[in-house]
Amino acid sequence: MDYNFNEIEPKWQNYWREHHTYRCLNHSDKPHYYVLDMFPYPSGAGLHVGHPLGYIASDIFARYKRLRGFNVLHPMGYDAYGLPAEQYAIQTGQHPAITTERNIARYREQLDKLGFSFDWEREVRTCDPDYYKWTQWTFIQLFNHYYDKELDKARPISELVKRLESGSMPTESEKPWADMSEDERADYLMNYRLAYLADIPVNWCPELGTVLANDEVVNGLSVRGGYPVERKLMRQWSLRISAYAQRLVDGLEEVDWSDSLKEIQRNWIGRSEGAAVWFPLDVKSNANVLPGAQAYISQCDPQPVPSFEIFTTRPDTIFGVTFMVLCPEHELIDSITTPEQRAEVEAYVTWAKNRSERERQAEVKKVSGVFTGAYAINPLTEERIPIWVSDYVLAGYGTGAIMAVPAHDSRDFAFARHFNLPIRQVVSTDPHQLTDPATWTESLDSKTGYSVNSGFVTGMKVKDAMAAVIDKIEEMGIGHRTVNFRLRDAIFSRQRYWGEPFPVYYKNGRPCTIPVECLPLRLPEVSDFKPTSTGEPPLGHATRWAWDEKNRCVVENSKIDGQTVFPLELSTMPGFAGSSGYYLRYMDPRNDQAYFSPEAVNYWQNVDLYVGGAEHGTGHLIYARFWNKFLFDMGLSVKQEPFQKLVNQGMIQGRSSFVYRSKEDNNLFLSKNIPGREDTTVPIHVDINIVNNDILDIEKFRQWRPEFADARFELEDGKYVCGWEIEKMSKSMYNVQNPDDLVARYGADTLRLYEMFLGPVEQAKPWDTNGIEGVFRFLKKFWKLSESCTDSPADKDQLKLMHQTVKKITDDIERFSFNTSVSTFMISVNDLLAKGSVSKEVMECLAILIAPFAPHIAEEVYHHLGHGTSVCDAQWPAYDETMLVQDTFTYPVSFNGKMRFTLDLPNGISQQDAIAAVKSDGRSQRWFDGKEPKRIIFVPNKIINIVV
RNA sequence: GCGGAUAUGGCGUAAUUGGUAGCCGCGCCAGACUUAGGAUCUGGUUCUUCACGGAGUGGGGGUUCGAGUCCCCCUAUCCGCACCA
Repeated sequence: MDYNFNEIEPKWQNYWREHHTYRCLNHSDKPHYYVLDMFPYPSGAGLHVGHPLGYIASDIFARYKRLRGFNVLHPMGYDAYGLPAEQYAIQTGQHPAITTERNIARYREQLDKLGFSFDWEREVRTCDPDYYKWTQWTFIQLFNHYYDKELDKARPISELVKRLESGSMPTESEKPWADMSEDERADYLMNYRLAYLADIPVNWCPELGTVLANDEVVNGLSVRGGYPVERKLMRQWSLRISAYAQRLVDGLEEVDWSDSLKEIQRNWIGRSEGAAVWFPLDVKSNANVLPGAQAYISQCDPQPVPSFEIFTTRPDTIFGVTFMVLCPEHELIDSITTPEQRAEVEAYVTWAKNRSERERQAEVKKVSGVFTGAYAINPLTEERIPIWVSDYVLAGYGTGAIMAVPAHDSRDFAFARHFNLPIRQVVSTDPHQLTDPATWTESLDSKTGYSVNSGFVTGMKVKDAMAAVIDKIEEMGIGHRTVNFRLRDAIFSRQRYWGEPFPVYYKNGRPCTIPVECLPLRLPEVSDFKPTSTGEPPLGHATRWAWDEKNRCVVENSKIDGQTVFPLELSTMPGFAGSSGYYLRYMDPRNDQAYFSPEAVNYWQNVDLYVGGAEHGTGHLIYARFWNKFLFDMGLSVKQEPFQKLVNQGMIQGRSSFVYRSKEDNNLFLSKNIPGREDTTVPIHVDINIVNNDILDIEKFRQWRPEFADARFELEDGKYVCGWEIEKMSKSMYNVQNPDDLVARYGADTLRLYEMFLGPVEQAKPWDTNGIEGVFRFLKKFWKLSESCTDSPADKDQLKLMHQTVKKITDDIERFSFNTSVSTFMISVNDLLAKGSVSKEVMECLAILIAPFAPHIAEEVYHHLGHGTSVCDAQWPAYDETMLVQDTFTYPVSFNGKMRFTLDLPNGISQQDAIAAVKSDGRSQRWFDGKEPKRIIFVPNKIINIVV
């Protein structure tokens, strides 16, 4: 009988469904293992071959772990909130819930065809009220907690209030807690809450009508849609993720992730050590502006002399400071600018503030700035230093003010050159050979070398000078060691419809959270998905969108009276809200009393293996780690890190095919290798589905589009050969490979094996179906082998091969090297086929080994061997080490490192015997020539080398 | 600019981690069986050479009896960050 995958695959998929084969329980005597895929956003385009790559890899591992006797949690769900469904709704009026539902159904159908071992009873959807109830719940917890820096963990905000009330903790502002009004206290606490409302500069995207997080903006354009993004001051919800910056860096030490991804996260968090230093203003020249400056200074640090704070990672270069720079947003500018400079400064500040993010980033190389007319004093040299304003200093980092050392910082160098400011060298790799900085073409930024012209640190190594300067400024009381992070708080509001509503209402303008017992706060129906005419987010269209505090329910917003009925928040949460804790919800997805039960989380702990794309390195993977750490602080999650091991599957690129149309004759197409083709034709993208092994199906091409109906061809060897190129997978290039077509043609098992055979899972690679036939052929051979099964016991050769295969496959899976596993299967099956027949016991072993990779055929073969149960319940075969040992080993024998001949020697032979055997071999005489060898190297089971 | 990764036949890749480079598959060549083949099977296939032989893992140097693998310097490609002081 032929290998009929069309019959086998649906049959076993039904079997699994009916028998709940993949149902997973939260209790078992077996050890537990949690394998997770990054859940997909169900887009309208359906799955392409890139999606399943990671799913297949994780499915192989999940199935393998199960066969190894683990209780495996392997769930799947949908990240169902998001912009595309909403954009589609705006264009068509179709409710996002309907399109999302439809897309999910399509995804599910496609996923089912691939034979995954997901426990669908645990499915979650972020847009499901039973799910987003807990997203909202977590938000309320974030709102009600602050970060205690001493204990280094989140604590209830009520604890903070208690400490403030008792006076055991003074407020950080000049006003004591007791003297504050209720509003002042609320504002004060808002500075501590982990979810807080603040006026912050945000990435505003007019086209999408929403703000975006930093990781959702690339080069000043939105990731979704590529629309321009502006900088704008808005009142927004944010998550105080920066409070966790240090722990997010430290946690990377504990996890088993690729070095490159860890590095991406470290760069994004951007920890840098340095010093905060207060530079006093030059009181004499600034006498007229002192009152304003004084007010600013009192906020920073009470200093006897008016001064302002800067941050530097190079305190050792403080002797080389020749000017200071403030960012255009700096609060001090207004009060220190001299009357002569005021007009110029104000013009510059206005210009800088109105510049779009895109312009600013595009013109990074252009130097701009303006002198304030004010001076600061270098606290170590007591020199008078001019204070400038420039947009190369960023408001969001450090204190928005820097000490400029043009000799040793390339940006300061460019600024100094542009405005003709002095440059003073204070670091040199060779202190005895100083050159005039005026002749330099670039600054010396390197941290290797010695301090020069630097007072008491002159002659020290840079590293020592850094420490010495910090010690000095700490001693003088004008600064201290400090750490700065690049990581900003995450903006959590989106002015969109299709997202989780905030469980927040506004009482006299002050935000209050709705009681947790009233969750979920359901997303209301709206008449229009666009912003309102007054510029409110789409929720402004909802008629039923006000909170009745007394009756604890949502009511018509016409009833807002400011007494018991209050307006609800109109923004919704961003995409990463729902995806930040879904892995925990899978542990206990139907629990309506809690996010997840303590029993469930204590059993599963955290995700053992997480598979997904590296593009989430600075988004989801940071937010989820933050979310988990917060829940850890609350005593809910039990591990600091959510994802123990992480594998990033490589991107699958498209492989576009081309036909070559003659420039003269629009109906004439030349095959790729026809001489002169390059100059006389233009390449045209052609649908990859009508090309096989780069050979064009001419008939299908003529039918493909009306304009090609009369196409004529110039062939080579009777075939039309297409050209190809690696491009992004995209509809417009006709290179999107849809897995359903391949499943229909070759079956899911072939597709699964082939996607793995393509190369290492982690590696990016072009999709190319040219080799799929080979894998299909292999499965047909595997099928044929199973039919040649006999009852006679396996001979020694077969047993040896079996044990070798078990060992190799086991090792390959453990190292996540699935491409080599497929090769191993091919070799074993070829060997066994060559022997003519195979014993039942060996065949059964092979069926179990291949079950993670090709589950359908494995089930069928296992069933044919007389088993009444699923191969999923089988036991992974063990291998016998003694069976792997060969009787003899073929040693390469080399003389002076040059391979000369091979010698079969018994295994476990001693060094003396081996050498004696080599010496007595006739071929050795040629090199020994009667002499004693200088040195003999014998490595058991490896090599014999003789130096003569 | 900073950080990370990668580089092996015509192509995708492999190499027990320092031990005969090129496993497995695609493609190609030859043959068998076929009315036929985009089916199946067998053999061959790094380059060069009629052959003996020689060369060979992006380039150059080094360590070693021995290097695709370790070290140093280049080059190219990909990815991440990018005025982060």
